[in-house]
Amino acid sequence: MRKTWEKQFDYFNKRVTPHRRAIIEIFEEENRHLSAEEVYMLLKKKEEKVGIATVYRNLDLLSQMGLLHRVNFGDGKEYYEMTRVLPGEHHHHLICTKCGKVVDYSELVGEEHEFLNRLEKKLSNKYGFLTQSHQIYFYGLCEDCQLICES
Amino acid sequence: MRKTWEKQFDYFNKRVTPHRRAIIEIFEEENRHLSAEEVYMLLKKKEEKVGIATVYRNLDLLSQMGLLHRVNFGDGKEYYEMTRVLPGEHHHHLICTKCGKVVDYSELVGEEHEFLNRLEKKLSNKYGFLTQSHQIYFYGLCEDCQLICES
DNA sequence: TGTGAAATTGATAATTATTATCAAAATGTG
DNA sequence: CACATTTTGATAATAATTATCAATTTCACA
Repeated sequence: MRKTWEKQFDYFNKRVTPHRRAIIEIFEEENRHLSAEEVYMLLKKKEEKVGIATVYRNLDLLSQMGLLHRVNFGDGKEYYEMTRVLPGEHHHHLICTKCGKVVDYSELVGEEHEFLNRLEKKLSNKYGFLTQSHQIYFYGLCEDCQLICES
Repeated sequence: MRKTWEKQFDYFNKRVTPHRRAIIEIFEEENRHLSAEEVYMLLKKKEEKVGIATVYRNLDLLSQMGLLHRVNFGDGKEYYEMTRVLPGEHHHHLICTKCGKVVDYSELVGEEHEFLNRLEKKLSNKYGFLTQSHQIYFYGLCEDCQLICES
């Protein structure tokens, strides 16, 4: 019962350790973006005795291997989330500039892909840049903060 | 000869100081994203005696006032760049995942606006989120790093 | 199935970017 | 031009992340 992601470890000449398994499991279960500290806490809750340095090291490794995406919401921490290969599961982020809340969205996926493919082709032609992934961040006001501003 | 951005200071009840003037000048002259440390160095080069804390405070203030945009390329620092009101001057970033180089681009702007306006409307309907700005980051390999990978 | 070279880990020190503190200096309104 | 308020500088404090290195674990191969 080899997991589908294990071949990535072979490819990168990395070893499959219980900690690495557990970290991937956390992301599969939580299905949301997590900071290093949050991953560390969730591992502890699972009785997985692990050092914080190992968490940082492995989040970095998993990002380099393409299993995780690193995202940043401007609050001083880095966050990580599962890379989804299915186009329907790819998502982006709405960040409230007032309260800092982050909402995931995955709307307009077909249209988005079409648009981004065209854009990527142009970027490749003009800048010789080979695109592997992209992230879109929207900044604005969430529902709650709009109400507060009006009153 | 009041600068166009000075009315923003009135609106936010903030004072126009020589340091703040100088910081805005730096961004106008350099016309690229800069870290706090870089702004600090450039001010020093201009004989503008200023403390690093003041630089951080003012970069934050100018972002809140909408004169600067805060951007993040995943290297542990925050960067800032001029907010351009003309649609033709709006740009995004290509980040090389190998060498960390960042390339600005401002392609396909008309098409992009059309696409993003539609998207923003949908996000407003579904999540009640009011969009103020957006950023698109492309991750991949720059021209140089593609050559290195092949060899 | 056991062995050993190489990779991984844990504890913690070090580093780096950013924020807080607070007295002194500067701003601009009346 | 005086004064209430804001801004600044020097530096201490904080927070996230990375480096170090000896001990432990993994896995290819015998």
